[in-house]
Amino acid sequence: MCYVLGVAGTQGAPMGRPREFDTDEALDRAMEVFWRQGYEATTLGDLTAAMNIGKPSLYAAFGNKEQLFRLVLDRYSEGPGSYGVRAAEQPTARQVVEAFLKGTVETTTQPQCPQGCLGVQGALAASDDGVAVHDLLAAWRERARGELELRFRRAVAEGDLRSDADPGRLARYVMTLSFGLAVQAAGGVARDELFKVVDEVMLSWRS
Amino acid sequence: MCYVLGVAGTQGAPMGRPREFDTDEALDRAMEVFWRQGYEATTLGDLTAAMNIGKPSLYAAFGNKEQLFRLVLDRYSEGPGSYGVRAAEQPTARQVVEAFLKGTVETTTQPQCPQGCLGVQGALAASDDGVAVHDLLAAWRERARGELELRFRRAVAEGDLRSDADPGRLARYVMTLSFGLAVQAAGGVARDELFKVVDEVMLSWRS
DNA sequence: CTACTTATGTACCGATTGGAATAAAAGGAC
DNA sequence: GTCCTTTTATTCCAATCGGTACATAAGTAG
Repeated sequence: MCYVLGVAGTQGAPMGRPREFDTDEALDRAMEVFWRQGYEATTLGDLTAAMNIGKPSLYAAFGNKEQLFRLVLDRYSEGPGSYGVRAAEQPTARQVVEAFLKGTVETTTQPQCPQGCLGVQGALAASDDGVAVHDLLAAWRERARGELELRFRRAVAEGDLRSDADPGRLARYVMTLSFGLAVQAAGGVARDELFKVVDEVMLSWRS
Repeated sequence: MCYVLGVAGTQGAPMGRPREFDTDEALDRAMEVFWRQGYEATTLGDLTAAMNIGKPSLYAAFGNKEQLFRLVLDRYSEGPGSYGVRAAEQPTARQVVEAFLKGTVETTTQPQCPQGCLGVQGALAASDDGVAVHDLLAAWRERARGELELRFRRAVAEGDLRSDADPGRLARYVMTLSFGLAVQAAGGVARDELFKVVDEVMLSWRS
């Protein structure tokens, strides 16, 4: 129905003039800008300059600024933000937590990417123009917490988390740490400083 | 030297036409807007409308948008953000941590104020226009961490924190939690959910 | 070839941006 | 009363905002 990513027709090349840029690469460029500047502080000029396309091409391929951000967020989830699902694959709750927090530090302090987390700093505060994206990111963060809670429920069932543990509360505790690490990374705190926080957490982890 | 807040002259009323608005009240109005929308997403029109003054009055009294933000941040530190120094007055490190985190939750979920923390969401991401404020807030956050570290050093000296504890690392751990709580508050997470996180922290606190 | 479809660059839209110029207004000093 | 200082509201500024109209270019379908 909606070939927003330039999917070809039923056979061979699509009709009309072919797109002169790669949509995925353009999304990566847009991601870098939104990630570094946030949604509202990013202008269409910033985007078209980074993506190296004109405004009509941007609107034809991605809709508008807000829809572009949604596509960027999806791509972020499957790219830089994918450490969460990988961490959940660890065998025990303790290993999940350590992998998740270390993944947070690594991703939010990657030298070749903006510091911090797109899902946190993309629109933490917003005017009326940005409230839709603000709410989108709040839901994105809560979704991550929910999946971590599910993983902790499994850990209780599997016995590597005490039966009196509260998976929901533990998940919120770990997400609190992850968001806090992202805030400090956005402020330029060094990677090894943040890894020390993870060490402290694991020392006090009661499992 | 700089009577930015309308301080009177050496005796009696200052010369010239008297200011028709209260600067502190105007700063409170500006604080609410910056707090809710962030620095870059806030326009001069938003500010003058909330402060109920004209643009020339704003510039005459506060300089420009960035200087106004600096004054607002100072006022925030002495107002809503003052729970930090109060928490540091608690007798033991454990009580300091609990008071600090509970103060964070209370302040960032105050119903009559914007949700979250001005020092976190004021400019977590920024374009070139906002990088000065971004750096200002990063320094503001690091300063808070430094003061918490000092308090933990005192706790080690006083014996209510183990002598092998790392005050710097502990301070960063607690600040990580505070920032993470602020992020979730900004996203609309309910106050009691965040208090549960504080409970979890205090259960695992090793002192 | 012609017809059709899609993407592109240029130019443009009204609205808004942060900020300044200007003159009138409101007070004290004398 | 006349000066002088400061604040005020109105007006204006060039630049930029997100978004669009339009003509042209580049491809497929027949």
